[in-house]
Amino acid sequence: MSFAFEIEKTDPTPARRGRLRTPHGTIATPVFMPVGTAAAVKGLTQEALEELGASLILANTYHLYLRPGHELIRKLGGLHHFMSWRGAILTDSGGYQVFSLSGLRKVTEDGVRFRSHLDGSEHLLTPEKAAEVQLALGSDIAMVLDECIATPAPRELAEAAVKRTTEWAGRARTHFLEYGKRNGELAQWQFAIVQGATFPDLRRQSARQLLELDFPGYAVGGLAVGEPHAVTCEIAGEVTSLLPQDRPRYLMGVGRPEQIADYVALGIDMMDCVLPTRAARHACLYTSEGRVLIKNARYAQDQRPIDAQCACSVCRRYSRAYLRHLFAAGEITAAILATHHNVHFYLDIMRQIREAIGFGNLAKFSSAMHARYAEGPA
RNA sequence: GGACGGGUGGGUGAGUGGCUAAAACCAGCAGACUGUAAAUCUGCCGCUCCUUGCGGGCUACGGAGGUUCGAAUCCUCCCCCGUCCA
Repeated sequence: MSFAFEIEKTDPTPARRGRLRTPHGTIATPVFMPVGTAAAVKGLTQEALEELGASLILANTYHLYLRPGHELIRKLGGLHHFMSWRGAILTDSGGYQVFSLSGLRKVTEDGVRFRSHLDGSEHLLTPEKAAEVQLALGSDIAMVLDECIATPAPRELAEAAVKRTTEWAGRARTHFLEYGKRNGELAQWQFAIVQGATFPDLRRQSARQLLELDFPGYAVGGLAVGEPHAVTCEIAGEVTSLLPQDRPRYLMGVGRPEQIADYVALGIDMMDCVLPTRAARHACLYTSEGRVLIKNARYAQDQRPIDAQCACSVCRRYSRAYLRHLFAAGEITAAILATHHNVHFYLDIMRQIREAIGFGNLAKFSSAMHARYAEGPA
């Protein structure tokens, strides 16, 4: 078995430090996954990701199915080979696009009918299809197709999304296992996704139903989509308390730098978020002192590095003044350097969190981050 | 010397009698961004006053006069700039 999840150390909080073994390397958890939707982490080459120490990245079923097409990627040796990424890959199912492309899709019992955001063509993404696409891509971890809804949501809508997500998870699980076994040993893991909006009882119901299907890992979806951070924590904690200790838990799509330790303290092992990469492209840099909006005039003559505490190659070499200039000039290098720094910052937060687990320092780390980010930039 | 064309807010540049403090874009200033339709989007961008309101006052479309209830827009003269002819 090339997959395994082992817990190395626990904490006074529900936090755990562990290892996730995959055919593409062993991942130290808790782990942050940079988002590379279309088989590219915007602004970073695979060499840069290696330098940064990324062990697991996220790619997207919906986007790669539309372009360049999963069959093409299969033909070219799978996603790892196609994009020349030696580390592990988790593929999202397209469930988030049910939410983000709400104007371009229709959810039915069968699946989701999308109108392509690229050319307007129509596509039906079913739980089975999403599983097949991910098997073709050959990611290490595949996600089931789920129905992600915006919060706050009316209860009836949340109930329907839970029901649908459970049904789809069952279909996806069966199809994934049968389809996978046909090609010899299954070289991928598949995770289920708990839904239920901000209703604790629906979340519990969703978790229980999915646990019966016996997935190797479980995700908490549909959070950080509009509700306050305290609610996100409350719901995520509610769900993790029901999940098996020995399986990885993945909180999807989070979070801000100062929130990450909070999620870890709830027992979360995996997270992904576009924030470090997107904010970087938009000139928002994360530092140990808080956010730096590098386009601000105040940095025009600032010769200091982005973050004096940061060991990344950008902070060792370039000044705030130069970064600001690159953004003002619209140079593509601005996005590249900023992304490099932000991703380093996120991965470094996770390194510090892994260190803190077991020493009882997690809460201290978390409150320090909240304090710095409340105060604003240096 | 002559003939045309043109001078608009930091820039480019719409506007050819009232709905114009004056389009749009750029620059500038500030903000947002959480399983990426995002190198995107939003707000402000003449000065000033206050009871901050789809509020008041002032200044403004090269300059000076004029026509008109009303002018960036029409008329006269002047000053600049461009092209062409001598």
